[in-house]
Amino acid sequence: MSRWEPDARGRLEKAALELYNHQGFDATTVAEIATRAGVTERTFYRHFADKREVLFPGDNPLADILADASAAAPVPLPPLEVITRALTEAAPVFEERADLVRQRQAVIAANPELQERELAKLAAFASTLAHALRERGLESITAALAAEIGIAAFKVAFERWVNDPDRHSLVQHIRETLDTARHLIAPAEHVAATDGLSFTGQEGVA
Amino acid sequence: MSRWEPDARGRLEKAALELYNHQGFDATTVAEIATRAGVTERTFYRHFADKREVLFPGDNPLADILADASAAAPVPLPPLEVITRALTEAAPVFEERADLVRQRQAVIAANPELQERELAKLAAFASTLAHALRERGLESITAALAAEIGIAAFKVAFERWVNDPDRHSLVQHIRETLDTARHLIAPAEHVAATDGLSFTGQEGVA
DNA sequence: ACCCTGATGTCAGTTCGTGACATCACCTTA
DNA sequence: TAAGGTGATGTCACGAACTGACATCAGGGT
Repeated sequence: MSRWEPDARGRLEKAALELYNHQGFDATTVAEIATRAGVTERTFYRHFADKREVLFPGDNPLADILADASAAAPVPLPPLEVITRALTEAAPVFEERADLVRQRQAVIAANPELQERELAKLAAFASTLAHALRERGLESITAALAAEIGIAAFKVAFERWVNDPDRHSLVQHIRETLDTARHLIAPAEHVAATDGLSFTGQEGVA
Repeated sequence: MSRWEPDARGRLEKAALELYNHQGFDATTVAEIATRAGVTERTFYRHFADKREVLFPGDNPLADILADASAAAPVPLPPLEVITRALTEAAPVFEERADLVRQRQAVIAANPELQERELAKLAAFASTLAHALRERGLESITAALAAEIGIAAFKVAFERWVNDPDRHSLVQHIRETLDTARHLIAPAEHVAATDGLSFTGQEGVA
């Protein structure tokens, strides 16, 4: 027989989510979480770097999925299409655990510190994407920009999906959001050219 | 005669930047900062919410500039052009204090906690921009997306500017980055349509 | 002269997060 | 099967981040 119950990490994640949900992130101490999970506070910190990290699973395969999908996309595909595919392949990770994800988002939405951490995670994904695009031969700055724009679109799509009363799929929201992005940028050339208040002299496309 | 030296806040900002720079953010305690500024630790917390916030000035006029510029832009201008103008008007805030800004970026670059906080500030700007675009009558999701893309572009442009050995202007970097963004997104329609590995059946524009 | 206000100081306390060392079921290996 | 190594956990001590409550006192108004 084991000296301890197995899966301390899983128990900690569950306990934390429950407590954060029930009494709020601030009002929950790490000691409480640990006790509820049947371990000591010190053990919590052996599994998670800090009180926030417990909401952001470490076994998250997202980065790998994004990187692999980007690497696997056909060569002639333009950057934004590569990203579209990467995000589309990553979407199931969320859709398969929709309930859990929405519960977690509710906690995050209620706390600025957690929102900060989430932004950091998204920035890390952008970094991963940028790296993958560079591997495809894309120039460094173009890669970084494409990745940032892709993640920006994902943020909007994800937020729509989480709060969508009609429960449309995340993939659909991603597709629609990226289409919106295309419409946003496309008309810029000729409209800018007719702008009488030009102040840089170069609003048009180079 | 005053009971205390004036501008405790300014002294705290200066002391913090110097110490963070010299010995690192982690190795600096709030007590040290306070002592160097000639006040007590408690006073530090009366001026700044936490140890990180001291690097992100509260009198930052950026949000107002972005909002005002967005509101003032001519009505027929498409969203991304509005954002281009807003960012262009905000640029001098950085350019006028280039040395200070670069010094602060060096500190931030060396510490993940500070990077998190910076991302949060940028997200707040995106929020401000989105609100301003909605005020212009833009549909909510389009506004949010345009704002996120604008801030994404700003992030890339700002990073280029901070590290630019040629010291080109931030405005120029912003313009170039947004042009890159246009090229990135524009060609998507017809290329996607020729993609033989279509897997959603809807990669083209709706 | 009196009182009010606002910025600061003082102090006690909670919680976060970390280093150092102890324990002990389980596994390996001879 | 006995010896020893390993890894996950517990125990303890502590510094540093924040917070609430109350005290102080120059300056400004009445």
